[in-house]
Amino acid sequence: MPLSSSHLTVASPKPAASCADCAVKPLALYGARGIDFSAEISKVRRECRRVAARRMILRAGEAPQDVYTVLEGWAYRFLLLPDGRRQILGYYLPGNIISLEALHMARMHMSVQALTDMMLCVFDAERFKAFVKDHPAVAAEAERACIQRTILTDNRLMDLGRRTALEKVARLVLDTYARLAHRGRVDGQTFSWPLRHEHIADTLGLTPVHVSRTFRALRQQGLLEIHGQEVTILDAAAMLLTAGLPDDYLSADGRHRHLFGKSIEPA
Amino acid sequence: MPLSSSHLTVASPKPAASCADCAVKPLALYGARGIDFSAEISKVRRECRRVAARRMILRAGEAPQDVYTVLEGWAYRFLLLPDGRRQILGYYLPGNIISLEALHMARMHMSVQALTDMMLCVFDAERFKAFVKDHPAVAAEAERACIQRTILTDNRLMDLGRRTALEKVARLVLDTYARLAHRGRVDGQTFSWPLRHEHIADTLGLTPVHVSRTFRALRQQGLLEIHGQEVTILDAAAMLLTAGLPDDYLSADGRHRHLFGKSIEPA
DNA sequence: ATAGATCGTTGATCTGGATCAACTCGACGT
DNA sequence: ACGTCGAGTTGATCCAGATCAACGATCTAT
Repeated sequence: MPLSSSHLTVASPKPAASCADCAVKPLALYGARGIDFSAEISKVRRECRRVAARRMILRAGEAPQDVYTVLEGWAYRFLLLPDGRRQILGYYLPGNIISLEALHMARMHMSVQALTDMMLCVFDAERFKAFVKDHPAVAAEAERACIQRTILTDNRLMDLGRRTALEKVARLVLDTYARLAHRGRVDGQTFSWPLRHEHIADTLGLTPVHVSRTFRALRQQGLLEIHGQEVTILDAAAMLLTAGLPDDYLSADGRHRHLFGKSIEPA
Repeated sequence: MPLSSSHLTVASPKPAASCADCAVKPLALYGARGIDFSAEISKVRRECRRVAARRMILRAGEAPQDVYTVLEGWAYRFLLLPDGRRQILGYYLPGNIISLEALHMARMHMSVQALTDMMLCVFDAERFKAFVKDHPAVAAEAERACIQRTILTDNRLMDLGRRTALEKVARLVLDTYARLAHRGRVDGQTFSWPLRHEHIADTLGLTPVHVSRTFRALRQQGLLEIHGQEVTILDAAAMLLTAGLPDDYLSADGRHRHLFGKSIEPA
């Protein structure tokens, strides 16, 4: 079976006719947690844009013109040093908002690039800002999204500063699994994995060579399996142990409960 | 001269009678960027609390009861692993707000500890949340604060993932200098430095031993000088070069311009 | 003053992960 | 069918920073 026909990989989604039917609405700022401003946001929406893998979406230093919601595909945000060193800061999955910082910052401090082919819902930054300003519930969701991202980044700091290569890689795999599972995008223990070793290395402060060796260790111990662009977790318990994560991390809301607190309701 | 009498170290500030006279008001959420809700926030304020160095201010997993504004002294936020590994995520200086996440999260994902003796302005978390909810301009400031912290954390990720020990230490010194200078708390090139090597190590993913060696290198090359709890930058140009920072980083708003974009006005 | 603690320093040695280099395997285009 | 190019793998070697250990300096408590 060719990879492109797998339901785990990026297909060619038909954009919803209106935001009310949007597949990622429950994950977005304007449709999460019981609120629903899909009618209003429909008017702010500019277009539905297809972006090819490897295309730059935002460049550090530029003033962002647009705000995006990811409908399909993966992107990543990163910083670059003059000598070419790169640090990947995080990944955007369907439902995530790109360029939240446009709400307050005149210029981007980081760059964003498409990892896979993507489908983006595009909003005009100015009109999106006005929309958020007029809807305090949405503004609150934006701040919540910012704080949640902070929590993810704080955990990544712990990864980079104080964890071994094996722990880091195991955590990245499990964290990705949990994020995809939350979106209904895993098939049993198997899920899409479009990251090349270079991305993983630049995310975790390693080299591609060492990422290769680390995956070999996980494979040889029977913890996981990689075929093409898909990963299968063979021994979840051992993976969790290796990653130093709690037993319930992969359960329905285990990751959310673990990272963001016991309650997923507003504090 | 005993250290405790230096104007760079923590003295015994007299709390302002009202928030309108508060020394850090221009840095706080309710008094920044032209807005001034000092009259309203006065009613939310609970007390002015003295906290001794090393005291825990917030513990990971707990539900925060208070929100704080730092009036005086340093604190730091960190994550702990069961085996004792620690990652310091960042530092709070006068004017910074502690426990922003209380606005949206039921429980803290990190711990906060006083580094020096401190003076904190204490607000009841519930009443502070209500205050923010009633004042959209303050809510916008809160989100701005969250995004700015994200930018700092993103840069720290680059430090941990892709920079050498020498670069990391030089950057931490210069960044601290710039933050203190912004608060008028530097004396020429000299400023207060209450961090022990263990803190620096846990911030930058190093060991105390290697921090010691790295400072020796900076000292031997004549870039800086350390006496007791104070650091003096002797060769700012060489420090900036070592840190890979732009020439204007230490000028009035250079750091702010560099990190947060060309304009410090709302985007 | 004295005895512990706590921290920083320095040297010796070790190691996790980097670097360098060769090779394999597909995917693609022609 | 064939060459090419990008990506992963593997082995050999190297090195930045960790670890281990000894020693001093400062501070505190008694």
